[in-house]
This record gives sequence, C-alpha cells and structure tokens, in this order.
Amino acid sequence: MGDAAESDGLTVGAAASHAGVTVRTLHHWDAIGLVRPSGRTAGGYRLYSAADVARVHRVLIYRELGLPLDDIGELLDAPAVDMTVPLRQQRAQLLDRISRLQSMVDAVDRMIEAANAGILLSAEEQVAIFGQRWDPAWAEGARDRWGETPQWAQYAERAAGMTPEDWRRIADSVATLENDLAAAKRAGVRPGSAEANALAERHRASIGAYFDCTLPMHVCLGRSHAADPGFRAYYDAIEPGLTFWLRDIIDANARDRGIDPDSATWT
Amino acid sequence: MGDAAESDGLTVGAAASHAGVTVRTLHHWDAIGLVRPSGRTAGGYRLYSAADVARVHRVLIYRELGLPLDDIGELLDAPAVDMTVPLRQQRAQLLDRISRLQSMVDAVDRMIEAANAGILLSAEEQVAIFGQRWDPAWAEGARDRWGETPQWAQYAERAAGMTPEDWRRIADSVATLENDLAAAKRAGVRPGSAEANALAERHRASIGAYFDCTLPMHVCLGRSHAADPGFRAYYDAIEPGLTFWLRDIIDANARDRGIDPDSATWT
DNA sequence: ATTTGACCCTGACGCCGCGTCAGGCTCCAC
DNA sequence: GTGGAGCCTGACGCGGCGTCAGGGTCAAAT
Repeated sequence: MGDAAESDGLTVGAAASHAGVTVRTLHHWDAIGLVRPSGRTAGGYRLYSAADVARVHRVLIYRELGLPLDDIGELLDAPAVDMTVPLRQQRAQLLDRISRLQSMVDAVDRMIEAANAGILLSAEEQVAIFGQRWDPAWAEGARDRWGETPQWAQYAERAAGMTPEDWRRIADSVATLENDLAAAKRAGVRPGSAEANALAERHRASIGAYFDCTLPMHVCLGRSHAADPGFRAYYDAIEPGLTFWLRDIIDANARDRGIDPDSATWT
Repeated sequence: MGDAAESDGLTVGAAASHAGVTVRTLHHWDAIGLVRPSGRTAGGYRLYSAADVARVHRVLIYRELGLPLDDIGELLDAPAVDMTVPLRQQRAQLLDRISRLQSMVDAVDRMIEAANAGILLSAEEQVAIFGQRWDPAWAEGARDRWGETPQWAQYAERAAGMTPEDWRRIADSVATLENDLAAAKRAGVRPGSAEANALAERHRASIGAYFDCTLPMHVCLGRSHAADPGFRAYYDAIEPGLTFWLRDIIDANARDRGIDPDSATWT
C-alpha cells in the first residue's frame, strides 16, 4: 500500500523515472529554480511531492514545444497571463529557424549538384552560354577525370554559388581571351616573349575563376589539353595549331618564372 | 599601388572586413586551427596572406551550409576526399532538424488552439462524443469565463495532448459518474454520508482530468453550476434536482475534510 | 551492530561558436 | 614623443544538460 517515503515524497531518482527525465535534469531544474522539491530529508535528499512531480510534467509539455526554460518558468509562475502570447512568439521563432534550415538544405543541394554534375546548368543553358561548339558531355568527362582532386572540390564550391549570369560573364572573358590568343598566334608572337607570357598568365588567371591554378598545374593542363583530341578540335577550330601554341607559351611562361615545365607535376 | 603591408598580408581587422566576419571570429578560427594566418609581425600581429583570406572564404561557404567547424576543417584539409559524403550527411541532419522543428510547430499550434477554442474538437465531434445534450457553445463560454485563470492554462496544456480517443474515454467515465450520481440521489443517499462523500470525490477527480481541483475550488464549482441555468438544465435532464443535490454533497464532503464551504474561495 | 551496495549530494568541466569585456602592447601619423 | 586606432591574450557567458570525481546516506541483509 505505498511506503512511508512515498507519502512524504519521492527521491530524485524515483521522481525522474516517474517523469521520464534524468536525475541530472531535475538537479538542473532545481538549480535554476524551475522545479524545486518541496522537501528534503534530514540527510539532504530531495523529496518531490505529487505537486512537484505534476509541475515537472507541466514543464515537460512546454519543453516539447521548444520553449526556453526561463520562459517556461515565467509561464508556470504567472498567475493568469495569456499564454498564447509566448506561444505565438515561439511559433514565429520556430518558423524562422525552419526557413533558415531550409535555405541551408537548398545550399547543400546546390553544392552536391555542383560536385556531381560539375556544372549547375542544364545542357541547353550550357550551349546557350558557351556557344554551339561546346559539348555538354565535356562537363561530365571533366568530373570523371578530376572529380577526386581538391581542385575539383574548390571548383564545386565556387560553382555552387554562381548564377547563369556569372557563367555568362566568365564565358565572355574566356571568349575574349581565346580571340586574343588566336590573334597573337596569327601575328607571329613567339613563346617566351613578354606578350606571350602575359597571355599565358591571362589564361592561368581565367582558370583561377574555377580553382587556384599554380604554374606547374598550368603546365600539366596545357599538355593534357594538347594530348586530348576533343580539346584540340575545339581550339583548332578557333585557329589551326592554337592548342600546341598555347601549350608552348604556357611552358615558356613557366620556365621564365623559374619552373621547369618538363618536371612539373600536378600536385 | 598597394602598401607594403598589403603585399606581406593583411592584419586581422583588414582580413575580417575583407571577408565580412568579425575579428573575434578570425581569432577563434585561429585558436581552433581552422584558419591560421601564415605570418606574424615582429610585434605579434597576425598577417593574413591572400591564400589565407581565400581559405576564410572557403570556410564561409561551408559554414553557410551549417556544417560544424571541425568538419569544415577536415573537408578543406582532406586531399581528395569525396565531399558529397559529408554533404549528404549534413543534408540528412538538416532535414531531421527541420522535421523536429515542424513537429514543435504543430504542437504549438495545438496548444494555441486549445487555449483559444477551449477544446480541440470540432462542434460535430463534440456532439458525437459528448452526446446531443452537449452544446458546443459551452466550450466558448467556459473560455470567456475562465480563460484568464491558471487552471485554464493547465487545462489547455492537457487538452493539447489529447486525441479524440482520449476525449471519448473521459466522456464515458463522466457519463458513468453522472448515472451513478443520479442513481444515488434516487436511492436517497444523504449529503455527508460516506457514499455521498465518495461520489463527491469521484466528481472532483473527474475534474482533475482537466486541472488540479482543490476542495475549495470544488465547492466554488458546485455553487456556480447550481447558479447557472444552462448547467441546471443539463444536470436536471438526467435527474430532477440533481444540480442542487450535487452542490450539497460537494459542500458536505468539503466540510467533512476540514474545509468550510461557506468561506471557500477559488484561488 | 555492522556491512554492503544502491542511491544521493555538491562542484566542476565540456560542448559550439563565437560576443563581449579587461588589461596591456604595437603601429603609424603628426 | 605622443595620441589614438588597432592589435594581443585570457577569461567569462550563453543553453541545457552529460559526465565524471569525491564523498555522504539509506535501508536491507548479515
């Protein structure tokens, strides 16, 4: 029929398991004055009366709503305040946090998309921006070859934050650069000349829009472009022999800046 | 054309305003090793190189995704790890947090509804559960009269967590109680008798389903019910004179338990 | 009466990402 | 050399407890 201890009150452990919280939680609520046991034993043990346990349950209800403990204390101690006011505030705060989390999810999605697809534009948009000579399959191919490098990660970061408008501006400057390269080659500019080195640096800087391209990386890129029939076809359509000439001015530029192009490695 | 300091690096303040963060943030990121400036002046000032600032920007990108700083550090330092793995994890975590927040919003809505309407059932549901003699307008009237009391707040807490099924069980036990009351009155049970007191306590306990009803509160309730034509009509339809008899057994029960019913107040 | 073992006490640090002092040093311009 | 802006390190605070550490209490079993 219930022992004497129960009629006087429950110890923390009993009250805690009764309410489905931990002992530490009740200690904490006692410390901050949210729920203090109405009695103590001679030895200092907390004793929770039925009313105390009921208060714990009331606290739990508001805690499930995400209210801060301070507000809960005010709510429970206020004699007859309109509880819908803090509840409406809480509702607004929750909705605010949800919308911010949702925008985070959207951003994460864009980032995953950038890392996967390599570009955040549909095939149609790609053709519209980069011109008809652009093959959207190149984006996939690039991911297959470079997708595991830190540079690709860096590229994905930047791509995730770019709009089609940004892409258009980049495409414009790239097209200008390609025209300048073709004009220089036609004009007979020699690799290693000041003009050629300036163009090589402009080319490296344009790659910098995607990731931080060092001189050795630049050399590797120039050579792998030259070895790739697809790239050759693209560049040579602008100006015959442009791919090899570009590789040569990149090599010469690197050499002039103290890098041996023949021992350049990607990393 | 840029001062010497700029070529060597930026001070914290400059780097901070450059990246749109506070100085304290850069201090913190330095302390935890996330972004440490690559140099210091003779006097100990932090000097952020262009590469350092770039790293700050990369950190910002991932911070906007809600990633913890530790994870960001790993991402940036990992040589060629697949970044979609932590991103997918992050996405899952975000969705999880959103759904929990959403359930909080739902709970808050239920609570507001309970505090406003007084009951979380439509008028049709109320009639279906409490029977045709129940007038849904009573719920509104009750809120108008009691809506500002702490007992109403407590009632709203409990109502917010109740399902129609819960209401049905309560309605059943109330109906049983009313029948027992009517039977006892017909049988000539006298107020103050053990049987009458037991019934009064059962009645008080049934109110306890809504809020903690003390003996003085019980007395006040019995008297205000007796004074209300609507309540009288409801109870007297069960058994003529039941309202007054109920008030009397409540008064007697309170007196037998040491409460003077004539000086009982609500609070 | 004592021992055991389960339970209780207080106090303090840790988490996460900084904001916000406090007390003192450095830098650059005048 | 001097003033003021900017920098340094160190420390506390927030929110809601989890998780030891070191020691006392309680009731049952011996």
